[in-house]
Amino acid sequence: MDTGDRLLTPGEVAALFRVDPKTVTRWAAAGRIGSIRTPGGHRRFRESEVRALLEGEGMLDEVDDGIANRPRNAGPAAPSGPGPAGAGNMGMH
Amino acid sequence: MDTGDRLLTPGEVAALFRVDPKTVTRWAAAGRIGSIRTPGGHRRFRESEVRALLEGEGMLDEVDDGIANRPRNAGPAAPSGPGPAGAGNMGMH
DNA sequence: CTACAATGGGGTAATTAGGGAG
DNA sequence: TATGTCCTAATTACCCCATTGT
Repeated sequence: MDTGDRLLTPGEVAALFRVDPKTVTRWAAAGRIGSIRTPGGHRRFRESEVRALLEGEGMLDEVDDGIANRPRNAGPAAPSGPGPAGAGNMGMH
Repeated sequence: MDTGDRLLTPGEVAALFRVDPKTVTRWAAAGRIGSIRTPGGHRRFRESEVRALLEGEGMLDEVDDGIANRPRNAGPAAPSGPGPAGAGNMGMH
């Protein structure tokens, strides 16, 4: 089966997710989605990958008794440790 | 077959139902409404599904006359079997 | 080469997610 | 039980303009 040779533009992906084209660019910059760059620097995305993301079928680890890890942070770099971010915060109002 | 690919943001759905966006998030967390997550973690809802819920086509057994003799339990009390899940989705976490 | 739409990059507001308490 | 509100962090949306693509 085709691996999805069809490439989509940021605007197409943005329309599929109902987000801004800039947001799609951020996903690529964060490594959350594969991106192919044109000689000019613009990005192209694989239709198959986008579709998998849309349905969340990227990883089927749905088990009631098993704790599936959150689809958070799929790249090599951790955005920011949710741990010591705000030591002793939380709704203390 | 266009199932209404248009996706709505939590704020839009909340405005349609006249509730807080937080409430819509709870519905999605409870699996009462299908939700698509963006790579960033935000949720998007299908316009068609929201419309069906607004019409009350999700569950039609409210035409009962005995409201007084009906306990506060409507439908399958067991959260394990949401039968009429039209645009079936998967409850993630 | 010029014209127009879209994209990329940076920066700042608005929205959203998640938890806790009423 | 279900819904609305408060707080913090993360994500997203809209502003600018230079460059790319057709």
